[in-house]
Amino acid sequence: MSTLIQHINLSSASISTPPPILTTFPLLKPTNLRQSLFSFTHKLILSPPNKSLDEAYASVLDHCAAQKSLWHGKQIHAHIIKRHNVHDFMFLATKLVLLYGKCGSLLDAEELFDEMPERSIFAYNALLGAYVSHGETRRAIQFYADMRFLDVPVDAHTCSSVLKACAGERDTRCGREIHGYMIKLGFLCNDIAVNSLVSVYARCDDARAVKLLFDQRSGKGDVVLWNLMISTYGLIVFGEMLSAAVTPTTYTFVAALQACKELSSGVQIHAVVFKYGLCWDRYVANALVVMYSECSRIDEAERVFINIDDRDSVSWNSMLAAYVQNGLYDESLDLFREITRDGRTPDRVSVITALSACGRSGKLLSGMEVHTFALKNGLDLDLQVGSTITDMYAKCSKTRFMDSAFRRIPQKDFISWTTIISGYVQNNGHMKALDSLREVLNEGIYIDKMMIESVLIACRELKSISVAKEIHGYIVRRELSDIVVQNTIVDAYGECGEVDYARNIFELIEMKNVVSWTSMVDCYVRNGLANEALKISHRMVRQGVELDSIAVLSILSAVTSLSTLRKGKELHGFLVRRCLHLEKSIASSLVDMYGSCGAVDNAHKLFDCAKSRDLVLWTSLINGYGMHGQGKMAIKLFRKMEAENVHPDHITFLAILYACSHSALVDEGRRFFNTMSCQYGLEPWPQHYACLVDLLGRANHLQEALELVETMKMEPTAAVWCALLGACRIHSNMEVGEIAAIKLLEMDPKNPGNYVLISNMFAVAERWEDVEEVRMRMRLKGLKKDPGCSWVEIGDRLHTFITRDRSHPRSDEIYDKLTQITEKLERDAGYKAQTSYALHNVEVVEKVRMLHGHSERLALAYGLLTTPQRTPLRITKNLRVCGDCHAFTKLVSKHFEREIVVRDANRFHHFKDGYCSCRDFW
DNA sequence: GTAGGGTTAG
Repeated sequence: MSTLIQHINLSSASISTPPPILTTFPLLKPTNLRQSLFSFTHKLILSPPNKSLDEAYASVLDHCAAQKSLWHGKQIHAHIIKRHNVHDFMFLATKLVLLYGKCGSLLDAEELFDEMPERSIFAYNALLGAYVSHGETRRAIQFYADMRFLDVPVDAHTCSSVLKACAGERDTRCGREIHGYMIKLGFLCNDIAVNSLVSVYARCDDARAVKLLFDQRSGKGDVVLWNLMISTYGLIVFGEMLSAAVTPTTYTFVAALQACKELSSGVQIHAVVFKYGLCWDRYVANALVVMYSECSRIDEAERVFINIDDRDSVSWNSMLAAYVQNGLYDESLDLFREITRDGRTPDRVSVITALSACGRSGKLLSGMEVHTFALKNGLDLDLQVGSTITDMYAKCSKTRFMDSAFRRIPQKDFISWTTIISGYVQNNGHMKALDSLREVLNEGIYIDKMMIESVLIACRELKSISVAKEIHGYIVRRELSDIVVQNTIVDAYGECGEVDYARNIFELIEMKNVVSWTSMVDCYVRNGLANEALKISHRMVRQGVELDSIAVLSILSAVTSLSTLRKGKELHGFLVRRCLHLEKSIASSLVDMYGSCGAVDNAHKLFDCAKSRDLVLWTSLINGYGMHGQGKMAIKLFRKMEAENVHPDHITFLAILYACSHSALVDEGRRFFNTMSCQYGLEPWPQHYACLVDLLGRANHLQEALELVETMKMEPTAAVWCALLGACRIHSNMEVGEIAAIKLLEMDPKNPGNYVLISNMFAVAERWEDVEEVRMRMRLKGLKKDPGCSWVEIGDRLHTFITRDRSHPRSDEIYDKLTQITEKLERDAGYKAQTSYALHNVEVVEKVRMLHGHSERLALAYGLLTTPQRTPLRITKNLRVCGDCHAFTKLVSKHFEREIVVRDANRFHHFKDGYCSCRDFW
């Protein structure tokens, strides 16, 4: 032993008390460091010094490098320096550079490299490799550039190292440059260098270049090259590889499993894994867990996971993620706790995954538990952990915790900002979301599609057309558009009332999906263009778009607002075939649709079939009966609902108050209005006041109605004054009417309907000067009266008529028919046009001509012209039906023996045998 | 005589 000590002064003490890293590597493998030092001493004793000593140094340095033992490496380094063996120094120095690189001590490696009097290409490659393996990719690329500048004879090893750096940086420019250089120097016959090149192209998604290099391969090709091909082109290549009799490795299976899209191929790959005896490989097993999880086979994923003997953090985290992806949040949290019991500490990925489970399932307490764990382990300052904590609190609606979690993130990136912005949007903080966007823009932070999406939703909710346009401009300038963003823009413009903008964007979407179509249908429905909505939904069906339940709901609301029973029934049939009609929201929408299409009996049948009746369903049916003037039935249902312990909300009370109003049930209406606050603690909204005012007013309790308005707890809205004004018009009460008119024009001066209502009030009283003044004001403001418009469904088509319409192809026949009808009614029923309803100061003949041209009459005439006798007719009008037309239709129902259902802007009128269900109260 | 390429979790 003394020889050894003399030679290298490596005290036995320093070998017997190695740094802690060695104690964790007990004498398991023959190649461990102690063993090699032991054989080193033997060599020193047995062989003569000089050359063989250098070999021994080299061997020890190899072992130090393999064990990554910087401490021992430095000891050996000190000895080499002592020996001053300049002759062999370059060779050993290269080994030392390599060792320092492996041990992560780049400074030592660089210092030694700089001290070397001469440097071989090995030395250059050693330092280059050190840069690459420590993620110093930019430095590596720069170092390579320096080498080229100094005319260092670069070899294939140099190329593969620097190409690895290029792949990390996704630097195709540099990659292509090296590619050219490799062609020039004939390195393309070196498999390893070629593979490095392929991996650059694969990382940069240049599949064509990958294919080109693969086709230029020699022989059946290197297995690594095949693996790269699998990750680029997927499973087809995997099959080809097996046919080409290339032996797969663990890398092959990981790539194949990653490329696997469906269970059947996954199972086949699993079988091949068994065949090659690689099922015990941890990498393969981990990839299997992920594959089974993605194919929703959580049982198989668990089975693979349980059989992994040497689970690493990736195994645990893959299983954790498998539970979360498959919605098994409790299981994932249990597993998170189990990690600790396994003697491990959950790492940042475990924490992120567990937090996302808590967020998705809204488990605030578990979320706080994981948050605490992150705090204790110093993980909370990690960027991604911080963002996930923020997101978890956002999803649990704890906005204050969300705010403070966000503030704690030291260096926020665009993802953390996206998280907080979408957090605000999820929790109705739309203004705060827009404020945050301003901060992002000021700080010059990168903006991605996800962030844009949240911001667009904020615009939509705030109905801020100016911000929406600004964001849209930004998206176009930055080319941030994708299908999701485009759909959201359509939605935002639709909600802001910009139908033309929405349509333009919609038409520009190249690959429209069901969401794009639904957004456009929604846009039309929201903006009162239900006809357009139906047209576009037909286009959607013709193009073979698969409808989902949300699309169906949108189309249903178009059908509902148009009252086309036929379309409604078609949709209903479609839903039954898809078993979608039982879904709660769809069931209520169907009840609503039948009610609004004049088939309240069908609505009731559906209601009876419903398995469970929630408040929305009850409200839909009550509303249906209300619209049809069956107030008593609506009240009966309301009582039944109360008896079944379903508690009404504001909307239910609106429905029941409207029902009372349409059936002139004054006492009942008053009573419901009181119960609402007294019994159910619901403060009435302005809409409830408007409803009661309408009821009282039309029943000629105008004074009571006015008092109600004056005692309202909030400022009366335009709708309230409008209801009062309508009643004043019916009862020709000019004093109250004028008060209401002034208020109404103050509050809502841009609505043409208000001017028409006021002018009609004066017309009934024949105050033509006032009529003229109101119409003049309207013209000065550039407002136009909405034209009257009615439509009737004949066969599978809607026929639309506006006032004095002549555009219908059978227009002449329609007017002839109308004249015939009128003559018959004048002759047989003594019908005489009530010219007071023609609210213009013109001659009587002209007034009769005007009444003749009302849209509902044209629709009625067309219906009688084109349908067989006794066929019921369903007509819908955008405004309220005119009084003379109402009388006319009653007579038609008797003298032409037709049931006629008219839905106007307010309610339904069922005409039969000369009577109307509204009992002339509307 | 020294070294270099391709895998897993969010």
